[in-house]
Amino acid sequence: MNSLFKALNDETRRQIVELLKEKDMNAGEIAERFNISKPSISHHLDILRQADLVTSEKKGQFVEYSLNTTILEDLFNWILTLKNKP
Amino acid sequence: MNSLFKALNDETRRQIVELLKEKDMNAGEIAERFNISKPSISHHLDILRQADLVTSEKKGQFVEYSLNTTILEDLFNWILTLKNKP
DNA sequence: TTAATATTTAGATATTTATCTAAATAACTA
DNA sequence: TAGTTATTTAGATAAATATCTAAATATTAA
Repeated sequence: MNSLFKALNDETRRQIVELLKEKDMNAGEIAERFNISKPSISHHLDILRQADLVTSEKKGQFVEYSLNTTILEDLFNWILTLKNKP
Repeated sequence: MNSLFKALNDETRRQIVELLKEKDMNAGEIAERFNISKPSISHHLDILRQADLVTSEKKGQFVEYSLNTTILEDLFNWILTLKNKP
């Protein structure tokens, strides 16, 4: 959960997640959407990958990123248990 | 959402939230549960309060903290929309 | 009023993090 | 093969953060 919360604790990364919700994108396409250098975006993608929130696949010259929503199940349940106060 | 993610991006604060899920506690009682100084716990409580995840009420000499789960609704819905990939 | 207890505020410090530029790696194209 | 494009890695830096001790504030009790 630590890496998941860490990944989500950044506005840029949350926006990347929302972009990837719409469709898979390669690193360059993602970087275009932000006023941040490509290396910085690459770093953000790495943190999202560490949290397993995104997966990446090399496609020729490009690296395509996809959202992995299954990992959100844990977070979802964590919140649910909190909402069920005893 | 920023302050909420920030608040949850710390193991100690998440543990405080889980403690308060069980019952309301004052600052001293909360601090007892951790090997961290009282001022540090006070600081964590402040961050949780800024995120509106907890509320505090002075009761005589003590300050009682309660979990506010309504604020989790936003987070809950954010996750839901992500899980509904188009 | 004085002493004790509970909590927060102030100020300092070490660590983490977001960002940058420059360089390295990998893959395509002429 | 040489040049171009896509992406990541390395290294540096400024800002944010978690923690501490010491001091301030507020409340209760003797």
